Amino acid sequence: MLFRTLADPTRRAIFERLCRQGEQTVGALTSQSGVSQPAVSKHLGLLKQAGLVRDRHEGRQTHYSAQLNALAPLMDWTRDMAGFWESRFDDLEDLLKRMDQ
Amino acid sequence: MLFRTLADPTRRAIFERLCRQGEQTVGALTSQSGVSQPAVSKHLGLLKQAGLVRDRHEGRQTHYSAQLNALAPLMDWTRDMAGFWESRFDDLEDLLKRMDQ
DNA sequence: TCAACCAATAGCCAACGGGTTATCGATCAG
DNA sequence: CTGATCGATAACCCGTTGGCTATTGGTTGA
Repeated sequence: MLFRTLADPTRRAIFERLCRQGEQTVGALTSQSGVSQPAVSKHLGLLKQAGLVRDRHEGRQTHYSAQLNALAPLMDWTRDMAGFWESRFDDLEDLLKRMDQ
Repeated sequence: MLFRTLADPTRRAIFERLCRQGEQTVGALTSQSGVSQPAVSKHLGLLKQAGLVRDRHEGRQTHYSAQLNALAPLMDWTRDMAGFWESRFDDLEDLLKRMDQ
């Protein structure tokens, strides 16, 4: 879900903006996104569904903010992949050691 | 590019398999992918284009292996996002300190 | 109360992406 | 040399997706 959600450039830009500049209204995000307000709302909906953002209603405007801990699975996955790679390297070392005997 | 490339489940599974089990031929990858060989070849092409895999030709078969350092930008991006978040937190702390005086 | 405003939803469309089958080029075995 | 095998490419199909405009539901201010 995370990869898919972050794959779209427009949507990722919105998320990055929320990370860099904190809580923003839909209007503020729209004004710098280059796409229409409904498009932004749709992106925010997907980001929310992925747990990447949180929304807070205040009167007639909605404030969105990045939910950083949602990135944890991403870090875990990357670390896992690196880990697999290294353990395979260890296997190779073991193999070479055994061959050396 | 990385997010987009890793967004598709089939393609990501192929990459994960290469990370876990090291170098594999197209045939071996195909047999466990659930899709046709041309589909696998297409995925491998995209993974290669993203720098995530390397190919090595040996006779009539092609061996693919994960190119782990290609994940660095991903880790960087994640770290950056977390960093922005923390520095905003620092800003808030500064603000509170200044307000406290 | 009513007009204006903000954000979400509905409905539509064009483009893209991932899948397939068919085929081709190259390599190996007999 | 010839037939079989491996993987890449071509051509096509269809579902998904990201964009738009129009509209609706709430909320505010006059």
